[in-house]
Amino acid sequence: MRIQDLENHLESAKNNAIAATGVDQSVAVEIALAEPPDPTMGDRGFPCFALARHLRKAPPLIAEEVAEALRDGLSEGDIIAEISTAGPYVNLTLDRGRLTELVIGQALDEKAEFGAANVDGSRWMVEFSAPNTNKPQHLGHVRNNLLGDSLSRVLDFASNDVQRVNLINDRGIHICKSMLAYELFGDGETPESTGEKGDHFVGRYYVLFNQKFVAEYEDWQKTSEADRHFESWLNSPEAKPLKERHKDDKNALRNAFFDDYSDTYFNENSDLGGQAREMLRRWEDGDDDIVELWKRMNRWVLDGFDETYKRFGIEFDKIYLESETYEFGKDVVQEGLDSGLFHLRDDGAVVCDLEKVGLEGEKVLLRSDKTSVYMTQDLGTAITRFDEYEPDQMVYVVADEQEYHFDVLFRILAELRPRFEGRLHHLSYGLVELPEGKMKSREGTVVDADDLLDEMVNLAEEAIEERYSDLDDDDIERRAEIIGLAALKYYILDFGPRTTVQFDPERSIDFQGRTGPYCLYGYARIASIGRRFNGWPELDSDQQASALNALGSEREMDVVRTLQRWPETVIKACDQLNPGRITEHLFEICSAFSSLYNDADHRIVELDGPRRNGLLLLAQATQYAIAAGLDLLGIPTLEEM
RNA sequence: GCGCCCGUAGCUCAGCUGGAUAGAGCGCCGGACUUCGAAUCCGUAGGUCGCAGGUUCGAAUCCUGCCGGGCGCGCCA
Repeated sequence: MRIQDLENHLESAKNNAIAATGVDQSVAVEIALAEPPDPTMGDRGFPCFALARHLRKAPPLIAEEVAEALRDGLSEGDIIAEISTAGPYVNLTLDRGRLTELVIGQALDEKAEFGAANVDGSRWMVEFSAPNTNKPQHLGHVRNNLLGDSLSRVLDFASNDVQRVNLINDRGIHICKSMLAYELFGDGETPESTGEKGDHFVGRYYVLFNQKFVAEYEDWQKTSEADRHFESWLNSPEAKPLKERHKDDKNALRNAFFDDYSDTYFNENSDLGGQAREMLRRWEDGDDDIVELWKRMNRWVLDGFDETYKRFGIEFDKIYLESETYEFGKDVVQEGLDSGLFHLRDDGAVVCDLEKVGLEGEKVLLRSDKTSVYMTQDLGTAITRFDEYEPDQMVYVVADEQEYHFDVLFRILAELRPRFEGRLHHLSYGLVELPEGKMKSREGTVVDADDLLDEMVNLAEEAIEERYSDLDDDDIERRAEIIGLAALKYYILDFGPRTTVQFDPERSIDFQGRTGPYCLYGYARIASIGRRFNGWPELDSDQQASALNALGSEREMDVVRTLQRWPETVIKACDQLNPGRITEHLFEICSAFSSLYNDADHRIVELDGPRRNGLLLLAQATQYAIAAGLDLLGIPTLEEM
């Protein structure tokens, strides 16, 4: 019997007992078996309120009746040892020895695979990360990367076939900005010559472009040409709302106008903007020099990304480059045009009337000059991916500001390819904010991914040196890297995806309490127990049974029950696409064992015989579960902290 | 204006297919290291679950309205 079989057994025992009172099975299955508030009340329980309507009796009376039917249904030696009622609730208590044998036996059997589902899985594709190649990755990407990576691990653990894909945005006007700045001001320097990491090197030029552009824009605002634009806007109806708000304060209006006009200036008046757009045109025409420069700079960035991904322990099965996929969608748009789902607008743009997909308004799918937009590309890549891989489920890990985009995308895809319906998911997550508010590149408050990890590792290093003074530098460095990474990953993943993360580097990142290092510590301390007793006991099945049957204290059962729930948690994390379920349960496992470990009555050194062996096996099983949980978060284990 | 999300302890967050006394970490206060690793453990205090209605035997959870915050509604991505 496995844990899942036990849960099924309890479920059908409940359903049969309820059915025995004459109520329909469909009512019975609606009543969930939950855990009573206090474990002394039982292992599982359920309320009988819902039966009152059918039986026209008071719930406590029904509970008695159901409990009786439950008792009658038990076979000789059933793992359900006791059935009790508490008012309208029926509670089941399991035989401690048999439960322990079952749960711990399974953990020892499955080792670091403990909790993995072994059903025939489906095919999943998870797209995450999706960085631009004009600047290094920041805290926002970190959350995306960690969510995508952990989710992929969880899905894989639940025996699905998972393809992790990245879609790198390596083309477009923003890429040309850093290219142009490099061409104008780079003076031939390279990441090698300056000793910078490639993505940071290129990012510096992206920032430089924006600085130069802002300076140019500010100069231009002083010209008479700018005045003319401002005056003509001021006299247009568009200015009316702002005029009212600013009470005709001309300075305020001027600032408001030029704040808003920035994009138009870039496209219509700016010298730098013109050069960047010219560069994009030449890139699209395949101009040798531009393509060469683009390749060089992209290589620098991608090499930098590789380093970052590697340090974070993140890998992809397939990397799509937008430069190769951005025109994919054009045929799809033509197909939709032919089928009448889309239509040609007067100005030459191809649009989809969103009322056809249950929304309002319309969406441009191909510009009037027949170039593609974001939506065009996403239509194309989605269909390409299904044709190539035919995933049963496709998840896009993308920030919540794009919810509408994906809503539209999925609806259009469902029209174009009805078989996709219900298979597309947007794992939408909230932004990461600093205590002082949003990260703003203009104000230099963007938290860089590499810097952040460095900082975490440094803090870990200090913590290690404080505690273990006689370690050599290599050891400190090795441990600090893992501990720092664990702190960061656990911290970020412990938020539910939709929550806006408050990231306080000063206070929030802690190595104590519910944290990655706490879980690592739990693992390492068990490893230490293993060393103390020269390895885990090697017992035949009779000896193992008697060792496990020697357990049964409340503290021991706390650990057993926490492990019992672990496989279900994995399924839940899967269903909800939420690694936070894993961080939560992992902490519960570590915490339950830590309590036992610190308890005077559970000191293994002071015990002997089957009870000592039982505790050692419990420790060993717990260690497997912790290892499994940490791995699902992408955190490697340490035998010593 | 319309749409989506959020509002739970001093702080940061879980819980939201309705079910038993609303949880955790941090912080506060008080305890436990000659004894398996104290990055640990034990205990105390701390909540009108934004507000007001409604549905229900039962609401933090579902519905409606309001208040407060975030995001979206581009031939940007």
